[in-house]
Amino acid sequence: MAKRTSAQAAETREAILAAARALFSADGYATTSIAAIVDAAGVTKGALFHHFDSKEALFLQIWQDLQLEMDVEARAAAAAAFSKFDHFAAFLAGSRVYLSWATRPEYQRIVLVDGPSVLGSARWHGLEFDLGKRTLVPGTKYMASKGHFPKAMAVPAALMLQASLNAAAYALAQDQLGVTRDQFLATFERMLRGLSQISSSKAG
Amino acid sequence: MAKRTSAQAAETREAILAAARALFSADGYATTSIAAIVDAAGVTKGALFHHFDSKEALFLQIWQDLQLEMDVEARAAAAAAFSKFDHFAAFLAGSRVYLSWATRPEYQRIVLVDGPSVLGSARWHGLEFDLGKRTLVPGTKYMASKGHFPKAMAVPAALMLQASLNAAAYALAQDQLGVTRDQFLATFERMLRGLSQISSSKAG
DNA sequence: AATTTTACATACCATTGGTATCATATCGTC
DNA sequence: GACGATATGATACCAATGGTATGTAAAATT
Repeated sequence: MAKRTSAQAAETREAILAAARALFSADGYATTSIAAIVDAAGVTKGALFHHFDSKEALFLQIWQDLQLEMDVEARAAAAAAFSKFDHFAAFLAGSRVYLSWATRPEYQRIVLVDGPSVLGSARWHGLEFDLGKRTLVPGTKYMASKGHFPKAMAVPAALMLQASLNAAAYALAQDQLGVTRDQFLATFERMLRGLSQISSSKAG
Repeated sequence: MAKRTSAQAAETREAILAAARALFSADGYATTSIAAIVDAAGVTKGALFHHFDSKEALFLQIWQDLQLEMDVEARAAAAAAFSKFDHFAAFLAGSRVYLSWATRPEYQRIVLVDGPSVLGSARWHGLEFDLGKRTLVPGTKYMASKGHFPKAMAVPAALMLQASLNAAAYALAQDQLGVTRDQFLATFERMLRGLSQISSSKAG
């Protein structure tokens, strides 16, 4: 039990993160106790509070990890689609990846459901919008610059589209509406194209 | 201190609801203790747990009260607008009222932020969609029946539009984006009309 | 080699939501 | 109008929780 090297400290830290991530995802933040986390990770409370200032700080770290993983994948998909110089295709490709992430129980529970209440609504929306600013807003800004809609709508449109995907993800995860993923995506695309006043071009 | 009539019991109940509502709104569910509630209400824990099964049940009651109050007002606005037999106007009028409610700190914190995490995501979205089913979905179904968009999009469209309004409300409440209410409403209307493939008619 | 810092372990604490119990006033029934 | 049942609510208590205080030994730094 004499693990004291910095490498093994990192290992401890990772064990805590993995255990907490699984428990937060399965049971939610509020009903997951510190004791349950350290038990699952095979460490003690001392170790946890050494690596993280508080339960909330631990949650925030996991939240950011998840966002980063999703962001990397969404960017890659959008970049691949943009290789054909089609901004709509890139936008939709990124959105599709985001929707698939937002449907995963882990991402949904931690990032979307518990996030706002644990981190505070203001902080959560700040972080969410920072994400949108790097992903969706460039797309809407480009469309606006091409005259598809007024520039003043670039930011609100991105925000509302992002929220639409989140809502679709909730509904899909629960599957209590009888609406399929393809139907949501079709509606989303129609909203986007309708917003842009472009009669249906060749959709991806 | 000898209040024991059923009328005064109702008074006690209302005092608890009012105190809890104010505290949940100001501090959030998690950080508001039962002790703080009963102190503010001028009653004891015995009274609170007599009238409500649990802290969560108390929260749920307040949640439903707020939804009901909002629903009444939104319906009235939509009905008034529909007197001119304009479904779009009715839809937009109801949406405007909803947006104004969703911007209030009390509604936003209790219904939108803490709701999903306290009541559980599944329950919350179930209740939210029940609301949408009585308000937004009839509107989108009507539009679909008129051929504005495929019928299969009526439900997903309503869901996504509702989520768009929620997101707009968050952003407006925080005011950290520089987007005005009118800009959000204009974008929302454009999304709705774009979805419906109707080139801008005379908007309200 | 001396000292400081890192990395944990253990014992403890105040607060929390919730329960058990008790007291008393009101209400229906006769 | 007596009386048991019930509604109302006050008090004492409990287990669990997040977090802290403190201790300790290994590693890093000087």
